[in-house]
Amino acid sequence: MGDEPTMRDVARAAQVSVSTVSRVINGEKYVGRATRERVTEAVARMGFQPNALARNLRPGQASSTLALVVEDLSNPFSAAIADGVDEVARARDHLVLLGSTKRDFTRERDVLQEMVRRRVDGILVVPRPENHAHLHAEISRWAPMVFLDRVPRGVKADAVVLDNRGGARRATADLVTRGHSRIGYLGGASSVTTGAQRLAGYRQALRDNGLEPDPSLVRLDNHDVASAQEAAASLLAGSEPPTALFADNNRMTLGAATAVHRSGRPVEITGFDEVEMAELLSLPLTLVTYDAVELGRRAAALLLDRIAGDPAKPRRVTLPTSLTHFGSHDHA
Amino acid sequence: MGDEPTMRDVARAAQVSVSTVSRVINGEKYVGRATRERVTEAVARMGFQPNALARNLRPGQASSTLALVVEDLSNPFSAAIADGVDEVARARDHLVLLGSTKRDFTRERDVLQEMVRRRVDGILVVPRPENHAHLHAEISRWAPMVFLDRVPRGVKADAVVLDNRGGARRATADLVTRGHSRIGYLGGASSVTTGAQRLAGYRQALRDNGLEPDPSLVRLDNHDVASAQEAAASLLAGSEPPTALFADNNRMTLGAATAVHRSGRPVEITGFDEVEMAELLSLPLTLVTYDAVELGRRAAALLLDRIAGDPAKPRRVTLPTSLTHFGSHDHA
DNA sequence: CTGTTAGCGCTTTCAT
DNA sequence: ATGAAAGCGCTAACAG
Repeated sequence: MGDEPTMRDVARAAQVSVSTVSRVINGEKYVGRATRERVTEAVARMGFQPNALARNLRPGQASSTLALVVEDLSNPFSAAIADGVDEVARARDHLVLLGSTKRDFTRERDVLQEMVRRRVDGILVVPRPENHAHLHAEISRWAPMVFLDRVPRGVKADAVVLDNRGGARRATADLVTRGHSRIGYLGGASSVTTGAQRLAGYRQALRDNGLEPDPSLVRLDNHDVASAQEAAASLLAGSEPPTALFADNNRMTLGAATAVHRSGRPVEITGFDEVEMAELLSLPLTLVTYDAVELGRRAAALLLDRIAGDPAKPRRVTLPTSLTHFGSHDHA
Repeated sequence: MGDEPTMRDVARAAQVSVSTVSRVINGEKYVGRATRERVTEAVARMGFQPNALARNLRPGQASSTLALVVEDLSNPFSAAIADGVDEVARARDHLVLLGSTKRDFTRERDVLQEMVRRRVDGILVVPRPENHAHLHAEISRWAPMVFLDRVPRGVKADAVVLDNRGGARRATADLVTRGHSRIGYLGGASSVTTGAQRLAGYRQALRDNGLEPDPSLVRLDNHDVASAQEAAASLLAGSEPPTALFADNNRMTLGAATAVHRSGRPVEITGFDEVEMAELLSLPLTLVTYDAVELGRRAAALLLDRIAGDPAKPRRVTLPTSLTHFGSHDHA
């Protein structure tokens, strides 16, 4: 490194002006057959690669880059989103610049700022719950934004979210239908809107079926598998234990499964989120699943439309969930 | 969008020259207290964000961006790598530009080229097996590269890989120790070097223990779970069926588990790669695991050192694997 | 068809 | 301590 050819070098080598090289590179018409060949040859021989940064310097020029800001790639949910985003970005000739927030609001701020400085064409973000409308206004001045999975309160902007409430409602109703009337609820961070929506769906389903939600069956703010397991165990150890458990998310499901497995009791579990190899698990499980890849795809498509100039007013897309049974259930 | 302030605008507003604004932005010394304040105020008021592309135009200036080229983010292995890369990139103030090859060599070429055009500071790539040394030479002229997981044959470059051979050898030996002498082998694409190394380890372990590898027990080129399952089933249906199965990778393990489960026979399975919730599976399983996140971390660290100018000769880092037992094993 | 001429937004001497 | 001016690599009128 240190001797990379520029367009000038190519021009010199091919005995033409830089404009001509530029024309050839960009496949413009009106370039003489012979000249074009001479340039093409020089480009190939010298291994010239045009500097995209210089090109993008010109105002109005797109950088063909989308920013994707997620919590953490170690999370399968984020990874699936990234996969979907990458898929449509690639199909439309864009690359994805990744940024992770590690659940830190300050970092989200910094990452978004860094994205803007690099002049990405648009920004996809799974926002932190505590987000300020102020920040979004600042950022979206520089590039269109689309929110994924969550929408900061009070912010009107494009967003693609899941039908959390509907999914939880349907899953809970399913449990009731199968004869359960005491259904425990294991939830993650109660401050997160998605969790609140799922809890609301659970409650609604109970009421729909004439059951009064029992607060003592609800355990919130379990942040990892271990605490979820503890919470589940304590629920099962109660005097009037639940006969089924609804788990807020992936980690809650895992904790619940372990606790139920150890208890040796036939407690049914229904959980939100995908679980790998669920069909091979030793206990029956019902899952509220959704297509996280599609979440990424739709959001990216929406963003690209905005970038292309779509003037429609902020759009909110809600993706459906579906209910799947794994293992043997007693169809009483 | 359309009215973003430039440094000139800020300069005008603060009644100073652009050079002064530049100095303030970059926190240089020798700027008058009052002047600095005036500029800072203008920057904040106007919401100015410096254009990183313009800054990077100057030769020798780093873009603080690392390219990461993987097969596909839907693959947990790739996602883990990306997570590790992101972690150390962030710690050293870099962002990650993502590119996926979707197992297509042409796409890999294109993506790498696109990365170079954007003048990334360095490139991390999980190369396609059929890679040409030629391409790598071309690319690495523009930016240092580090290979992950696989090393293109005949290319001497930095790489971080797994101890595939050692891991398979140890796992197979473990099976032998537990009394198995007929061990089936389920492999993915035989053209991939990692697979070849694992197969070599399996064979070596057998020989180490005085057993002659039986070719009829080896089934290669199973590209998905379904074909792995079929292959496993056919192995189990043989006249002298194996009492244990060694699975090349994640998908092979899954296929093997399903086949064994259905056969109802007590065939032990040992597989390469992580499997989520393995501890909850209904059958015993032994896994050769490794830290894919660490793979990403190490590779990124190595690359950043190169970028910083580390002149050492190409380095090859091999990460260890470990053997873990899940479920109940008969410790005969 | 092809070359000349201005910049794009910012950094960096070089003066003052 | 601050400004003027040149230039990074490329594109885009505008001439010929």
